[in-house]
Amino acid sequence: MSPTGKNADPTGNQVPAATVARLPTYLRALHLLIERGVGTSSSSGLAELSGVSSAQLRKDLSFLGSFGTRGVGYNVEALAESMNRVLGLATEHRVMIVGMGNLGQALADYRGYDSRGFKVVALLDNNDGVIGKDVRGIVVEAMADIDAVVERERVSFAIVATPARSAQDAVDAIVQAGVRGILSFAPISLQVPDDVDVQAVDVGSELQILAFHKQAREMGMA
Amino acid sequence: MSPTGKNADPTGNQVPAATVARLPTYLRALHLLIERGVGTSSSSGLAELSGVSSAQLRKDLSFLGSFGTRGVGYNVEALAESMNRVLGLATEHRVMIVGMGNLGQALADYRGYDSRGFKVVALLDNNDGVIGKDVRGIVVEAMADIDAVVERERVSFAIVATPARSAQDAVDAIVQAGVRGILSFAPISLQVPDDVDVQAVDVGSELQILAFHKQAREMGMA
DNA sequence: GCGTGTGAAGAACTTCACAGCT
DNA sequence: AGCTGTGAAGTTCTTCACACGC
Repeated sequence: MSPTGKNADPTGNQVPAATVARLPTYLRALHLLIERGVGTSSSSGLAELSGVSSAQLRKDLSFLGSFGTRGVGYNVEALAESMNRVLGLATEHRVMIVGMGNLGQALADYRGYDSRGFKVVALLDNNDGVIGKDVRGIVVEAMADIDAVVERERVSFAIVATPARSAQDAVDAIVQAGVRGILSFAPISLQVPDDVDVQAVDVGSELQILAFHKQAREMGMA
Repeated sequence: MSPTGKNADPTGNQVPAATVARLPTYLRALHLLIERGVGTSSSSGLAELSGVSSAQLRKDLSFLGSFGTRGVGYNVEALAESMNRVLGLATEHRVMIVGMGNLGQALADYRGYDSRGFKVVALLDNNDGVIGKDVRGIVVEAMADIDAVVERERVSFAIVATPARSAQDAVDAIVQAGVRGILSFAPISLQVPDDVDVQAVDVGSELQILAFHKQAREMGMA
């Protein structure tokens, strides 16, 4: 999960991968509380909003530091800010989307990047029918120019939204261009060097997991 | 992860959640091998394609039954078929997409459902500007009609692609209509009854995990 | 008194290593 | 001889339960 096998937090300690995966959820819950004007929350309140146990939440936070006040709870804003720092969101991260089909365009249109620390700075495709097109103020460029684009825009992360058959080639080019974090929506297992970090999302796989659970439910009843 | 906390396989045993999450990956690898005309594969060959260790793959398969031949390996087609059965993909599952914004339309356009056992049979939205529109041969219907749609189309699963603010309402309606498996793309934690199964995908959260790893990498080097 | 922070216990998952079948 | 299937060992993750500080 981690490229190095080590997840160092700002104090140099190790953070379990399972904990890292939950941090964004906690941050979402905190933003919700801020919106609602809640100033303080207990671990159980925050945990319920996040869908985990209060013990789990406290243990997770303990890997990052000590943020609460005994007998009181957590200062919502202060915790959100600490968590931002831990997640490395203090500075904006620059994202490139590769593959401008339906999904790529939908991802380019997504409104949620800014509020969560990301900015889409480049769009790439290898299809002449799309290259040059303007999508939400960004002109789609050619895959062939990827090295120049990554350098010019100082891209940190790439989102892969190509068809399955071209995804591995796209990833090879992305890695070659120096990007070390990839979010892939392509329904294949990608091969990357050890120092590159891949998060994969596959709609078909998620549905198949639902199908398994449904079947388990139905058999459990028989 | 599982609604009941128990994952019964066809023989009545328990399958760990972590194993269930990997089964779709194995199935993808098997389809790749079938395409390539490979008839037999060892656990290590299949594992490499799937990005896991051979011991992991053998252990995972052992929860489902005994599919290989010692000294030889696995018959690719037979294993794919067994896995289809285990995952409950023998019959086609009927899917409804709720929320026809950019993402919903991109998901409706996605070509990968059929080959993986799913069929999109209904599209819903609560915006008059979209209701009645034809998307790939399916007319978008009103959220208000959800109960009738679920019954008429015998919907098994719902994909939620609404904005965050309306996602919980959409999920409540989906559950009320009798659907027990939900794949959500909304960036919020959803509250559902215990017997409803939710798989959640959040682009922002995935990017934040990448950001954490990047930060850990950079601090680890200092 | 109250809720956090945390060692310790327990559960789940992964890896090891080899017996057993072909 | 070779590769699967699997108990056992090892690791990671979760839950428990209580000491600690407000």
